[in-house]
Amino acid sequence: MKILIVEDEQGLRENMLTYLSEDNNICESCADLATAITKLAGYQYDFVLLDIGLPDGEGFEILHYLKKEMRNEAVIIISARNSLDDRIKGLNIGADDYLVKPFHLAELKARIVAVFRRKAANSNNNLVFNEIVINLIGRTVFINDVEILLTRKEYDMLLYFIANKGKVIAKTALAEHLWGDEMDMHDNFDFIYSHIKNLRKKILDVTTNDYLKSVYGIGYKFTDK
Amino acid sequence: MKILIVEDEQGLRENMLTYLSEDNNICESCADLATAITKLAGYQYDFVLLDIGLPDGEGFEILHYLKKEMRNEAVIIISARNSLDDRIKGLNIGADDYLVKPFHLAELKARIVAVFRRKAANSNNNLVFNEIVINLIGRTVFINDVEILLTRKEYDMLLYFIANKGKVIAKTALAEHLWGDEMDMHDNFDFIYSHIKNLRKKILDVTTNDYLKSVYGIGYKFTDK
DNA sequence: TAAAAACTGAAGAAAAACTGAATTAAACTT
DNA sequence: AAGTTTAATTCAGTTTTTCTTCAGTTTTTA
Repeated sequence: MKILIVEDEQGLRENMLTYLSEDNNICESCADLATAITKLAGYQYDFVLLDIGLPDGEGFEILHYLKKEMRNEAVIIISARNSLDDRIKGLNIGADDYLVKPFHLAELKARIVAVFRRKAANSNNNLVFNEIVINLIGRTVFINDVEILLTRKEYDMLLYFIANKGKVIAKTALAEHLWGDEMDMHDNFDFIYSHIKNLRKKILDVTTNDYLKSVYGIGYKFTDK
Repeated sequence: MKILIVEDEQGLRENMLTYLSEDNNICESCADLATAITKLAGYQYDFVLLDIGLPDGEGFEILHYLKKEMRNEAVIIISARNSLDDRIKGLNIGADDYLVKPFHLAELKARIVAVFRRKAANSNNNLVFNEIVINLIGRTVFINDVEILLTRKEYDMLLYFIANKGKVIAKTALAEHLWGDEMDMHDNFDFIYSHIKNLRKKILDVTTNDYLKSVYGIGYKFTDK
């Protein structure tokens, strides 16, 4: 995991860095708000360990920043203050846990694991439609418990269809989704036809359900009705 | 710490006892299986240093005993150089590390500290995936009871794959994990290909299982399916 | 039933992945 | 510190996989 440690006490900071790095985490650290924001702006971390009392401001600002940017780093607040107010404030702004100094590094580690588990458990990794199960993490597709192997375009297509199940998807919209808007295809949908054909074949190899319907003149509709 | 030394070579046993006692450890020692079991039944230790070849049986029996009783003593196996199988077997049964004779007492001490740290952090010292056993402290990898020697990058890669088994790992993510974010590789994945090739070869030299799958256009997936 | 749209299989083009060997860099030795 | 060994990276050529194009066919609808 990629962890950012924001802590101004040098000794503690270095201890955390060393200790967590031993666990195959990639750790970075800094001692103030400004550097932390710079680092966060430049990179996506998994975890932020955040001291509240920093030389150039309160760690809460980082929580606000992360919230505003809709980032999903997990945050554990580390604070010398055990005041209930701080705790509530931090958790309200979006921290995942709160640790009061002094603490054992082993406990920090345990908290990190716990928070990470919780995060992972709460995010739904499967997209299900009838007998079709798409595992987003494994990037696998199972139909009737049989895995079907899809190319990138086919996979993206299926995902898009299932995310919009029951809706009519215009070929232009599909093209835009798969290739971005830089693709000019003036009247030529041959490549869509081609990928649709291949996707259909792979689906029909393992089910009799004809999910992928054509809508003449417009596009496609993914439905079981 | 309370340490039990199980070793039948008198000289080595006494050396360990003396050396480790200097560090404020409370040490006891014995030379055979039966005495060891008696001692363990009567007292809770922190550490067991375990020779495998004992006059009245194999040290493995102690590992089984500890496992059955759900004890949580940390165990470091001390084995003779030629018994490679013993080492792997030990790690599988639940030893936390192993040490090959002859060794420096300083190294033994270092291993004890390392094992203890990780135990305190409530983490397992071995990562096991099917016939693959990784000992995180010794940084060693065994597949089908054969040790495979990996370079740093290969080891880090394998660890990352196994920690994320079943998930698709994007090449970009892999690069970030191995080199941090300071690495800019705009379109050039040559070094990844290179390391992947070498890692694959080493794995396939000792197993027929093709664990490391390519996911065209994205990256890799480590899986046994 | 004619025109437009959609489909198909196959082939060519392009992209991505792989490989062995050469080069460069890093890590040990003495 | 120089030399040796080992590992990491780069490179150029090859193979594999996917994407796109094309020409001919079928389906749809007006």
